[in-house]
Amino acid sequence: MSTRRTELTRAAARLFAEKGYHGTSTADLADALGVQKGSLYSHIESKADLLWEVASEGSAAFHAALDSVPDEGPVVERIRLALRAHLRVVAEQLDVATVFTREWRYLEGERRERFLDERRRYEERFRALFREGREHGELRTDLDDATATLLALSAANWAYTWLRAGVDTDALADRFTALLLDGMRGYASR
Amino acid sequence: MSTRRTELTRAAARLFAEKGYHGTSTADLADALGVQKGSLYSHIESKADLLWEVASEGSAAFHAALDSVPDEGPVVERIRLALRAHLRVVAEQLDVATVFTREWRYLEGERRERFLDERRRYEERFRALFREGREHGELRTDLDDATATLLALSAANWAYTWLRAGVDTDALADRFTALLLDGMRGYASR
DNA sequence: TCGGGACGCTAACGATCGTTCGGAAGGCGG
DNA sequence: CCGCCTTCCGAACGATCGTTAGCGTCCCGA
Repeated sequence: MSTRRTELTRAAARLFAEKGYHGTSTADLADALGVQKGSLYSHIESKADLLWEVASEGSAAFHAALDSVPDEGPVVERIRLALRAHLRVVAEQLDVATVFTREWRYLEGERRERFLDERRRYEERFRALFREGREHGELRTDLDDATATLLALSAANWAYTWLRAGVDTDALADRFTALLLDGMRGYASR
Repeated sequence: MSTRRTELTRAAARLFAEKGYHGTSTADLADALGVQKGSLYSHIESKADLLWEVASEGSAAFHAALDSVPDEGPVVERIRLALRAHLRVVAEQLDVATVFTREWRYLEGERRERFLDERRRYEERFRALFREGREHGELRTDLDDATATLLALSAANWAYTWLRAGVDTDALADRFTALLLDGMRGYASR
């Protein structure tokens, strides 16, 4: 993809994250490139293309990050790595992560469905970790893994609102993991 | 406040939650009332007024819910009640909660600042619970209460994306609390 | 040296945006 | 019955929306 086209996508990610998809006009996008708004259409067919592209980039980045987590080994460790992977993507590609998490819903038609498939698949990959942990006895056998997944994904999905570049996301993910595993009470109950 | 004016606010909450603030036109709002868009201006001075009103309603609802949590007693119990209170507001006033959590950022000027003050104060009230729990020894003394607060607030703030009316939010909040307190491993570590 | 593709310009399109205005119903208290 | 208040209408405002069109300009490979 040509340089100019890439610049446009980057500007779109930044502006969509900052002002929202509907809050960003083609004039805003053109200004970011120092160009007239009509000139954008040498590169795209519509503004919606840019949203689709950035959202897809987010899907790809999060799935790729999860791919780096091994299929084998202690589940507890893999959960830690999955959280690390997710938070790293959020911090390093904050704009893309924001569009992936918040602005995707302005996708329309078949693209919206395709995006939702990817998003559901991503959450399913998380859920599988917690289920496996319960089934293999690494996590408590009476664990409500649906709730546990929800809690972990909430932390992951909310991160774009407060995470900023430069934070040590590995340490952060490890703190989340420690809390999720052992709780705040710190000793066994019931 | 007159009936008609209240209807308008309710329609605004619903549409802003469904299509976003910038994705909702004054024509959409007028349609919801079965009226011409010019007629809206018998009730409001601008579309931004409606956003401010719904966002403020959210602030009031969440703060009021927290007010029902006692100042005394076991912190662990109060955390449970605080989560219950929050999730109840989300489920019972999903539109308002959505605007409070996602659409507020399109507020402008002094209103934006005032909203942010309320939002920060709300989070601070949560944070105080976890800090107190650590200081009083109800939670482990080496607890990272900033991270613990972040985890709890993530669960609370993300809820609007998946919670639907009719769910037993008390039971849900209790499951979250149990997980936060004792973790998924279910026995003491270190 | 020529041809073509990449890129941007100016100008304009119809549609829709949020908002304003003057006037007209209808109900209700005096 | 009068006069006010609330509510809405119909029409229009200027601004901005996303998009299209035709036409230059530049560079690069043939």
